[in-house]
Amino acid sequence: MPLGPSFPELASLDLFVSVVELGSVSRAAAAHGVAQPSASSRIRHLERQLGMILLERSPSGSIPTDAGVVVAGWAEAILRSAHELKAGLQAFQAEQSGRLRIAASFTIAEYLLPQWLGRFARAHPGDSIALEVANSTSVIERLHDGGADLGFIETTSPLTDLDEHLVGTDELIAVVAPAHPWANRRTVPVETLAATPLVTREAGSGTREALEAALAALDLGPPTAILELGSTSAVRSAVLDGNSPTVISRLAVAAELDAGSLIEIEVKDLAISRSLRAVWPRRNPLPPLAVQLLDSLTV
Amino acid sequence: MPLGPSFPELASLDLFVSVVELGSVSRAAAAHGVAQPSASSRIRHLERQLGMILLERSPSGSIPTDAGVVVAGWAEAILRSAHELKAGLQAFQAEQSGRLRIAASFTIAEYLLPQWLGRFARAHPGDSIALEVANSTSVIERLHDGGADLGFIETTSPLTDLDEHLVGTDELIAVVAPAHPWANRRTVPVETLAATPLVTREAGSGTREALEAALAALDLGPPTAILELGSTSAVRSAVLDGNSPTVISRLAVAAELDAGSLIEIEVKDLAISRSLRAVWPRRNPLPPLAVQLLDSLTV
DNA sequence: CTAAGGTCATAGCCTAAACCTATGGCCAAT
DNA sequence: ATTGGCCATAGGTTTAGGCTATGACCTTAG
Repeated sequence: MPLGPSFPELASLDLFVSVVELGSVSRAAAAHGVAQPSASSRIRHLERQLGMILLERSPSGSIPTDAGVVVAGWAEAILRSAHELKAGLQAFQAEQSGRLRIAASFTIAEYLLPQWLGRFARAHPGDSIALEVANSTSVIERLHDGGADLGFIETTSPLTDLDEHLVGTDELIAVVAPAHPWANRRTVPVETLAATPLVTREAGSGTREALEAALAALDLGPPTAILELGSTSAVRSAVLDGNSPTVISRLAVAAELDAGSLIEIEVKDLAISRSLRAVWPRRNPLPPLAVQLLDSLTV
Repeated sequence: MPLGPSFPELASLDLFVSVVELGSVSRAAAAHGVAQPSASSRIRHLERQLGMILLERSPSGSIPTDAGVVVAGWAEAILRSAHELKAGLQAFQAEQSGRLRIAASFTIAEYLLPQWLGRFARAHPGDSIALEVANSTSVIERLHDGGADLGFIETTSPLTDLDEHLVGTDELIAVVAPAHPWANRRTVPVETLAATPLVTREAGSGTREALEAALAALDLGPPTAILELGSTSAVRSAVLDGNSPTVISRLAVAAELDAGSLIEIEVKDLAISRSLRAVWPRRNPLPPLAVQLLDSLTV
């Protein structure tokens, strides 16, 4: 769902939070590299947009009103995520030059790494990290050919020549929209799932292959696809307002399950789970930065 | 720290995520109420800004590239927070007309309610919630005079005529920047804290009074203030790059503690903790929406 | 008691970015 | 082969935001 036309811009919220932190519009303007009247006008515009006074201005500076305190707190949550995206982008673009080169699989890069990188960027402002996203086998390749110092993969197969460290788990689960008939039952037999048309990723994708393999192990054929979509997001939103179930990574729908906009359906006898591991070459010494990153993940 | 001049706009990220979810630029443009060429140009601009191709365009639609999948995942985290802010704002502006009227104290409204409201807004798209922010005694007043259905307060005193439900805890803790001498010790005697100049809120604020009361109970005088600031955010950022400790709500610095940009200092014999409670009038029946909200908090 | 230095607001100008409509090229499905 | 979806380009208009210069105000220092 779109955010709406008159939602404040990120830059305005950022500026406002700076005003609250620094105690004056002028200082915030300087910190953002704009002239004071521009900052003043932006804040005014923000106040009109929200329909509330955010600052109490005085000749000795500006402090937030009650509403301003609350809004600033809410805005900080957005900015935190934005800084995580920024850290992720910088790592993504740095490709080569970083002091710590990470290779990660899709799921981990998409749903877990931003927080880790965001934390890390704050704790180590000087050090740059390079991130490469690939599938699990490519990640292992990059470790062996020296193209990466540290890898993150989801896999069930044993690893040779690599040290590893468990950093989380993921599993494929069945989900439906709250309006779907299954939402009340909360559980279905695996035969029912296999016989029901599903929203799926395109043939050949990792999650679809994992599902088909798990069904084949139970002597069941592959599910029929009522809708075949090219990205996990597309699948998720099709299920959100559609009337078909899907089988999808729990990490990809964690927020929706939490919000109640998707319902998890337990499928009897079907459990597809994967460990998320940090891996690195056993021979090479782990760079100090990598050690610190791993330490911060175990807490 | 400012986000930087060339950070993508929220609207662009929102649009891009919609493209990924809907599978085509045209549909996303329609969903956002703009013309297709505008959307196309916005996406292009976003790609140039990030220096990477996000979409694979085809005459049958657009699907994200590998980089696009990852960036979309990161952007969704920002949008989630943005929707929380939006839900909070709407509740804040609705003042009167809501079907569920909540009165909450500052700390809870600032750090906990946005997530609750965000969840709730998705699960109950039709129902509007009104939020009022005030101190604990005013919240109780609002419940008694019928101006609010449900209250959230932090308090240690027993409550008469109110039913209650524990929803969390908060405590005042001492924190310093990582460069501060205390950061290595991790613990100081309470006498040392009382004798050290602190960054504090202005006299009369809740957290400062709580600290002074706790010190007085140990026969210690009030701490001297090296810097007196008008908002929790200002205190936090002063401590972040300053060299003085402060005593502050744990909720207000949870993110910084997690990121390692602030260090918690254990103060011997000093424990100032408060329960966060949902409260409502015992006589009046709790509105159904309030029951559902409380249910979602206990999970 | 006055002068200096900080605060924020206003005015006027200017540039740059974003929007829209109209059009064209492309591919798939009918 | 035609239709109807997709996306890209072109050109013109508007709006929003920026800057400099200035003024009004209060606090603090001398």
